[in-house]
Amino acid sequence: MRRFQEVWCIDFEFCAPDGERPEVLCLVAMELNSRRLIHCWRDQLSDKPPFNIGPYALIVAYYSSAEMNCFMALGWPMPENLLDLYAEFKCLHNGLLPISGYGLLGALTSYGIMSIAGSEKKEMRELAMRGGQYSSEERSTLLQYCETDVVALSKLLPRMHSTIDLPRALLRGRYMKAVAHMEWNGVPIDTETLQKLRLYWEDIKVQLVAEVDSAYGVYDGLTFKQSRFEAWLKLNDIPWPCHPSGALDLQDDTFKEMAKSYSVVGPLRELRVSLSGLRLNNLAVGRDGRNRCLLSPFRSKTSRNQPSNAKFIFGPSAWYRGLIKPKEGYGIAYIDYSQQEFAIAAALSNDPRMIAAYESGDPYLEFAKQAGAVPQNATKGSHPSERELYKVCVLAVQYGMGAERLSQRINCSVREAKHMLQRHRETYTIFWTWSDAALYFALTRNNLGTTLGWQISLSSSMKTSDRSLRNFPMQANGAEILRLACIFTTEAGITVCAPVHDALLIEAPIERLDEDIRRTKDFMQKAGEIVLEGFELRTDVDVVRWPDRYMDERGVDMWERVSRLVMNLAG
DNA sequence: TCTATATCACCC
DNA sequence: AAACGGGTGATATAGA
Repeated sequence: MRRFQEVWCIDFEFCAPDGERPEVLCLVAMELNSRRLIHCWRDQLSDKPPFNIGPYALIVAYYSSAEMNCFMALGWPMPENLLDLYAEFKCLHNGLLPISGYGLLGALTSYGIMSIAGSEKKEMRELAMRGGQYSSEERSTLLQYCETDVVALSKLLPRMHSTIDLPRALLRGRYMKAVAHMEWNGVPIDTETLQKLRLYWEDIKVQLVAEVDSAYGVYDGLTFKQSRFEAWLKLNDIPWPCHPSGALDLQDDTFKEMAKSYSVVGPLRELRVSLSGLRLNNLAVGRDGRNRCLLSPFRSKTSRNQPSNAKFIFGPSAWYRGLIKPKEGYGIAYIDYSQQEFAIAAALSNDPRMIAAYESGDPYLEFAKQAGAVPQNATKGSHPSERELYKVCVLAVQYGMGAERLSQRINCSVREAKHMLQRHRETYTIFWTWSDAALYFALTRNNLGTTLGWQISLSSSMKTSDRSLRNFPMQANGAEILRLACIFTTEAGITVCAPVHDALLIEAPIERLDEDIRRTKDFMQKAGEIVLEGFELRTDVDVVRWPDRYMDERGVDMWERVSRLVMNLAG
C-alpha cells in the first residue's frame, strides 16, 4: 500500500431497474491517510471524480463492478488502481463458508467489526432502488447510509490488508472494471420477437397441452400432476421406474427409455420437454433492447461468474439465444475456447500425449486413436460414433465420473465403461500422476490455488469431494483465463457484451467486425499463455451479421416450432 | 397458505 | 454413504 499516496474508500447509491443502466444517486468517499470525507448528491457530481484516480491513488470498494458502472454512468474514466474487498474476501474465505455470507456485512462480521443491521441495509437499498425524486430528508438518510458503508470499508481494509496479495488483487480489480464494461454494454436483443413471445406464450402452452393431454388427462391446467400420471400408468398397466423414495422417476431420460417400450408415452414426453423452461418474463431487457444483468463475478467456488439464469440470456435453454440479434449496421461474434478444460489439463500436467491430442485439433478422436480404439487414419467422418464415445469419456474424466454412471450415459456395460476409463489412465499417465499430486497437495495443505492466486480452502465443516478438488485446477484456471481475456479486450476498446465461462460475445460495426474478432482471438490466446506458461489455446468463432439472428444449433427445432405457433396466433 | 425439500431442467 | 465438476431456478409435494 506504500506506493499509494492516496487511498480512497468509495461507495455509491444508485438505482438500477432490471435491464437498465444505473442512475447514480449519491457518492461518499473517504481518504484513509487524511481521513478527508466527501459527500455528494448526484447534482453535485461533475464530469470527473472529486478524488484522485491516477497511478498513485488506490480506489477501494466492495463489489466494485457497481461503482464502476456508476463511473460509466457519470462519464468518468475508470481508476488506474482498483481494490475490491469483495473479491479479496471471497478469495481468502472461499470454501470456509463465513457465517454471514460473502457480502459486506459478512466480511465485517467475520473480522468482528460492528456495523448496521442487515434489515437496515435492505431498507436503504430499497429506498435507492425506488428511484425518482428524493426529499431532502431521504437524501440525507441515503448519504448517511452510504457513509456507514464507507466507514465500514475503511475499517475492513486495515484488517485485511496484510493477507492481500496486492498485485493479484489489483488484477482482480481490473477484472471488475471489465465486468462494469460488459454489464454496461449488455447483449442486443430482438425485442419485437421477445414481446410477441411474451404475449403469446401462455396461449402456446395452453394449445400444446390441450392437443396432447386429451389422450392422458394428467395435466391440471398447465401443471403436470404426478398423482394423475400414476393413476394413468396403473390404468394402462405400465410399470414405471421409481426413485428410492418411492416417487416416480420423471427424468426425460426415463421418459425416453420408457417410450421405447411404451410408445404411447412419446407425445407426453415431447409435451413435457416443450413446456419446461420459458421464463421470459424475468429476462432483464432494458428500454434500449439490451439484456443486462449482474454478472456476479467470483461467485462460484472456482471464481466463475454466476449471473441469474432467469435474467441472463445465456442462462435458459439454448433456443432462447435466437433472441440475440445485432442492431442494424452491427455484427456479433461468439468466440469460445476449443475444449478449454482438456487443454488446461494437458498444459498444467505437461502430459505429452494429452498435449499431442489437443494439438491434433480433435482431442476426442486423437484419444480414440491413442487408446487403440480406431485406426490411425480415422477421421471424424469415418468413425463418428467412436469419437462420440471417447468424447463422453474425456468429459467424464474431467468431472470424475465413475464407470457405473458412464455406462448409463453411453449405454454400454459397466465392464466396458471401466475399460474406457482405464484406457484414459493408461494413455495419460502423466496427467493422472499430476492430478493425484494436486489432490494430495490440497488434502495436506487444506488449500488449492490457481496460477494467478484464486484459491479454495478446505474446512471440516464443508467437505470438498476428491472429484471437486481434481476438477478445480481446470475450472478455476479456466476462469482466470477468461478474466484476463475480458480485461485485455475491454481495455483495448472492444465491445464485449458478455462472458460465458469459456466464451465471449463481442459486438462491432460490420465493417470492423472481422478485425475485432481477430484481435479478440489474439487476446484470448494471450490470456491462455499467461496462465498456462506459454501454452497456446485455440478458439472457435460464430459470426452473425445484421439482419440475421444468433442461433445455437441445439435450439433450432424449438425455435422454429415456437416461431410457427407465434405466427399462427399473431394471425 | 406458506415454507422446506426433492427433483428436475438447463447452462459451461 | 455415494461416487458427475461448477452453477440457477422452477415446480411439485409434504409438512407446519
